[in-house]
Amino acid sequence: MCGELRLADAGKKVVLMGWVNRRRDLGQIIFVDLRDRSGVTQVVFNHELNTAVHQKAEVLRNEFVIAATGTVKKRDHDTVNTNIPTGEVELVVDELRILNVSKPLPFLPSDTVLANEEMRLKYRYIDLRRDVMQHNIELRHKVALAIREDLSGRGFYEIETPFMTRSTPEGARDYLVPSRVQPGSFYALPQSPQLFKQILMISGFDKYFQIVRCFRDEDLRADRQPEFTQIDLEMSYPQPEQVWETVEGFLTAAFKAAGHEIKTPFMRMDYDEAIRKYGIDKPDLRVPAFTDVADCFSAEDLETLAINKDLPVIAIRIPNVGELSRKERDDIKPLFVSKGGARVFEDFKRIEGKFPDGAAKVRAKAEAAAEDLLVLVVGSRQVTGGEAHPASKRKVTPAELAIYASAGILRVALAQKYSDRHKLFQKGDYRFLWVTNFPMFEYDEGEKRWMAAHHPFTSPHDEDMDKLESDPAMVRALAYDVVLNGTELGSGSIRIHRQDVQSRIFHALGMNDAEARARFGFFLEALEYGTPPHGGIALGLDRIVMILAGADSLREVIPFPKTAAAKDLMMEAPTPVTDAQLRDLGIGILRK
RNA sequence: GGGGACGUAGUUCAGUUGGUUAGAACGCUGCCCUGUCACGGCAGAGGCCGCGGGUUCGAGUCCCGUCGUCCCCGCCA
Repeated sequence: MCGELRLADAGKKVVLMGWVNRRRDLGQIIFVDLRDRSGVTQVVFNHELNTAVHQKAEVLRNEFVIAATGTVKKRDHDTVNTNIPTGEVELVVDELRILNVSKPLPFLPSDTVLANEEMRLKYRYIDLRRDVMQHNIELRHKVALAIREDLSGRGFYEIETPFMTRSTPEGARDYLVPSRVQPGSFYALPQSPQLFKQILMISGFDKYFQIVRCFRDEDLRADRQPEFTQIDLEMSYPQPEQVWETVEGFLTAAFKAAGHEIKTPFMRMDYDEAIRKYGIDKPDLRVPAFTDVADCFSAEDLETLAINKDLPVIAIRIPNVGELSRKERDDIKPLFVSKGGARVFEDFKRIEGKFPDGAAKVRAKAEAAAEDLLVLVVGSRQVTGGEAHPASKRKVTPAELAIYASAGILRVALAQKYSDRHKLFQKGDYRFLWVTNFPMFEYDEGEKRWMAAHHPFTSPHDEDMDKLESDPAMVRALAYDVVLNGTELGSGSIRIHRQDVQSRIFHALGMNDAEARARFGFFLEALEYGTPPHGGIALGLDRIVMILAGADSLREVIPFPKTAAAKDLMMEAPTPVTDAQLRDLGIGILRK
């Protein structure tokens, strides 16, 4: 192939097939860089050596597909190209076949400046010819293969589950597929194979995995596509630790396939601790945790600063930022998102001026060096109705959570803004983390009811089982997330395997027996026929590959992604369909 | 649903306070060139300034709307 020839191949007669990546026509001699997925080789058409072939080569243009037959030649010393692996040789052509021509292209795979994304997506087949995209897709293949091999080696079966399944409104919106045979009825594309994999445990398959497409009809982000790929797995009789070991195992294999060593076991952290130290359930461990410095100030100082003394006073420290200009300090404010009345003191120098004692204690407690940036996030004095909140008895109260969350968002924003100063974001620095012991329920202020924080099939902690009805706020879930550098890679749990417990959960979520049966009757029934304890997890393959590729959008590692409006610009999907198709399905379209 | 950025040759971009014929680079076409490798040189073609309204003597430039792409919030059990 085009990227494989080396000095040792000199003298061999070979055929290279590929695209004309670049052509350099010097008159009596024409050089063509011939490209395929393996790389490029320079091929030479020399008028002096072979007039007929040289003449034929004069018509070659960008992206023509050719077969060049000739002899591999060691390049003269002064003509070696050290920039490419094949640079010590070239192919002297004595037979040229033009396999296909190409119109002038909207952009070239060899272009040094990238076309904008709209262009790239419309002509995705050209974009994918670029070496970066070829590499990303190859990486994706290697990672998926390594995961398959690892899980298969651990005794997991890869089992396919249906794409045409049942809509279960709760959670993300479903993509619906109308049924022709049952007019008015719809299948739903799975948001995940959750119930199928649990049923596979009930069916005795013990260890299941699947690298599977999932579908969610929600708005997109750089790290969210409407169809995405999960590494989904489930096992019978596990402790959470066994699921974690399995994940650590296949991630080790996957990262090794991408050329990275990672250390296991991963760090573990309670949800509460993650919130207190990082203000978020997916902390980026590369940046220092923040510090509660409420005790550094006197009551009078807090009063003067109009800081709520009952709420945390968070010091965010970003190392090595150095002195900030007036404008740079002003630029911090817009990064701050206030929840629950949280306020920001972006100018620590002023606090040092007015409250030198307190500020010195803050510096000491936060272990901040002189060149580190310090920013305080505090509660405002009046707290509104905190005690009335159903979750107010939690270790981290809703009022505190608001301060932590505001500080958490600002910490990440500052870390990103000053990444070239603190240099904590080094390529290949992978900090994995298990976040555990999530609360079972989150309170939905809009609907005034408890919602499953993970999903309704997650098992509560054994010792919290008695609080399901009496005190749902305090029930912890046997749920866990695996986090890498601030990105949630995956989420899993030990599941409920007893029908009575599952019913109690549905009740806690405000669903009566009839509703629960109507939605999940088949599943509740299945639980009654000898269900083994089971649990599992699902990880986003796209996100893993994105991080390994050093990309900042999933679109860079998905061959045919969709735009923010969930469109495919190449195929131009979705489209309206014919009236005949709609009639067949018994569907009418409402016009605005 | 909300906020922000962008939209000018095939492509990536520049275009001053609203003022003559809208520029550059790459790509494309033709000619020249035997050691280039982001080859070089000369000549040339190529524009609904996203679209629709408005303000103005005059709009790529200002205003309103609309469409498209990206980022963020909401949303993503």
